[in-house]
Amino acid sequence: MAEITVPSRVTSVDVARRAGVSQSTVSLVLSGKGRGRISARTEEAVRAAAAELGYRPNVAARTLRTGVARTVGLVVPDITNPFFGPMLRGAQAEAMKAGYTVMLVDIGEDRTWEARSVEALLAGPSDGLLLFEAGLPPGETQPAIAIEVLPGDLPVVRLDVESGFDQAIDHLLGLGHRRFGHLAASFEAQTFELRHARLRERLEREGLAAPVTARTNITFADAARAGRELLESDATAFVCDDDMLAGGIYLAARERGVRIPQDVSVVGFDDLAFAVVLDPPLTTVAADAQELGATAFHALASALDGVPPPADQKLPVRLVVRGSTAPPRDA
Amino acid sequence: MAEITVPSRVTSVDVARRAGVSQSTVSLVLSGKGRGRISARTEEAVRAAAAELGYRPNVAARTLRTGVARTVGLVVPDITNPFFGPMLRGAQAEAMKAGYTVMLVDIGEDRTWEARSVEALLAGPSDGLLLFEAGLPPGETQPAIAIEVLPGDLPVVRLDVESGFDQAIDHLLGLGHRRFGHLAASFEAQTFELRHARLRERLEREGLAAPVTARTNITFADAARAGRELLESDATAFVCDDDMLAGGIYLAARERGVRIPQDVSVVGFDDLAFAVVLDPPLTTVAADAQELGATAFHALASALDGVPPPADQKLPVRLVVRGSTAPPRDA
DNA sequence: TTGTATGCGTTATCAG
DNA sequence: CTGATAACGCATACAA
Repeated sequence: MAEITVPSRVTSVDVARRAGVSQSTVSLVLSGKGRGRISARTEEAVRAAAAELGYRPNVAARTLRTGVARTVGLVVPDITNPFFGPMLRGAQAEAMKAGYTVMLVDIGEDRTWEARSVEALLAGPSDGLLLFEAGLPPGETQPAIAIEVLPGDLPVVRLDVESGFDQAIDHLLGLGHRRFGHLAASFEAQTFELRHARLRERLEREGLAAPVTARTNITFADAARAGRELLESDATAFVCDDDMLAGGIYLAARERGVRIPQDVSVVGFDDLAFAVVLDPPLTTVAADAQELGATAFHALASALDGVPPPADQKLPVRLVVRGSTAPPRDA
Repeated sequence: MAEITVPSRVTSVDVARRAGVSQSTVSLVLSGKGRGRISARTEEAVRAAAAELGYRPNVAARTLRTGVARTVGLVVPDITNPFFGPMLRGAQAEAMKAGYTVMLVDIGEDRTWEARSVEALLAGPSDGLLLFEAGLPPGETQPAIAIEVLPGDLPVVRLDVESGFDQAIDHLLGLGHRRFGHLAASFEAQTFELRHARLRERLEREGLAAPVTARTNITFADAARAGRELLESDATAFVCDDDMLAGGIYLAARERGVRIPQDVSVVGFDDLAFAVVLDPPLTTVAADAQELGATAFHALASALDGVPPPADQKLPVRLVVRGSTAPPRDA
């Protein structure tokens, strides 16, 4: 068994010794709870000693003692999707301000709660969870916020996808499109079901045919495959659950010589960074991932403080019209 | 002070009571260290009790006791860059196999953050650090692996950017290009300096003019600005430090009616997912981010086990020729 | 104003 | 084969 040389850490006892006070005094001073109880001289001595020794409190000990880790877990289905980078940043920025640390867990394609990574989180390093497109495993009782799911047991923070889809459909309808396609995520998630339902209903209300639909994983290659299918239909307008899916249509269209937006229009969702560099630039429903992360963190922090967060927070979303939409050829 | 209802956790004492054994026996069984010392009957009873109670060891207590957190920190400069998603996944996947958890910290643009978030990590929740394009703060003595930097104090894992640039330059030279441009990252990092040096030297050796160079942040908008500059030169071949920068050239080229690859050729770096959906698809130096993350984790794990990892690991990289490169017009 | 004592849940050493 | 028991480093009730 190899012996690791652990950088022998400085403890509060060392600081106490150095400052010539007791360990509890050190704790009092450094936690700020000595306000007015500790003499200025002592306080000064303690701080000096701590600084000289390079003291840093042991998180494990503090957590054990207080039962609070000041860490929240952020669970995402696929960190590979560029949506999550900004989302993490939003959550992390707010968390840091509040003295929290965010632990990102990517459960990958493997959506089962058995995923060991989540087990690890549940084991206790985190005070609460931010769950993207997921709920808490049955029986779990941790404070948690669900992101991008329909209201349920947990407080929810989500994008106003209904409005987003409405805006997209209105735009396309306004342009004169009558035959729609939906490039949907095959991923089982409420937000995607919601989007599909919204589109169907809306089309029905307009007296139009149901959308041709293809489902696919959220990767360019798979989306291109699905896009080829869709392009065989006579639909002229395609709504996509995600910008990456829209990218798939671009790929399929290029292959088949179908021109965007002259021959078909396409609308994405999320406004991922690469949307602008597509040719033509993608018309898409812009979602503020950073804001989503920040809001979710705040909800959790609030719950952790004993203040019940709003049960259902909807973040606005807005259609950004760029170059991938135009009137249909036959209009 | 709001009182939080902590989901009263099941401890090993509860399990012991339930199984009718002592707490230490529970620990022995569950840690697997009772191999052959604990009777099968007792072991069974303990496991049953633990399962029924839904026992999960308290990580803070274990960490405090053992001094080992089984967590490593991964520090990246900008999680918003799609390179890091796969890298995190690679590190996390390997970490999980080894019973570790990865804590991702995005230091973002903000320099002051660097101190703060890294502080949080240094405070102890992690056993070691994976540092992308960064070194350890002076005076720090944690086990750490540096990623994408030149060999120095820390063990290093990096992409073979020299070879990558060579491949790109060879390809362009072979196509007949003689006037080069370099769209470089303004971010101060050794890997970027190395790339620039490599290009200069190589061009010099070929008796060609030094590359026109523009430096920019790694965002499409900024890169487009820099791209406009570059397109005013008479260079016909552009090498970029990152695919996102290449995207900036696409944007600038589209604006000015410059055609890729007929008028100018461009080569990216990384092979980010969106490279294939660009029009034309981007010729780029493919780096395996996932592998990079995995390798870095292994190096750290090795260090943590007391066996010194290789001082300098270079991961191969290979040029993927797609549609953005062609002979120059004047060839 | 400061010090003493205690316990958080584990692991690990040692007796029995 | 199993059970006491002692830390790990910190925060805090209480004593001085």
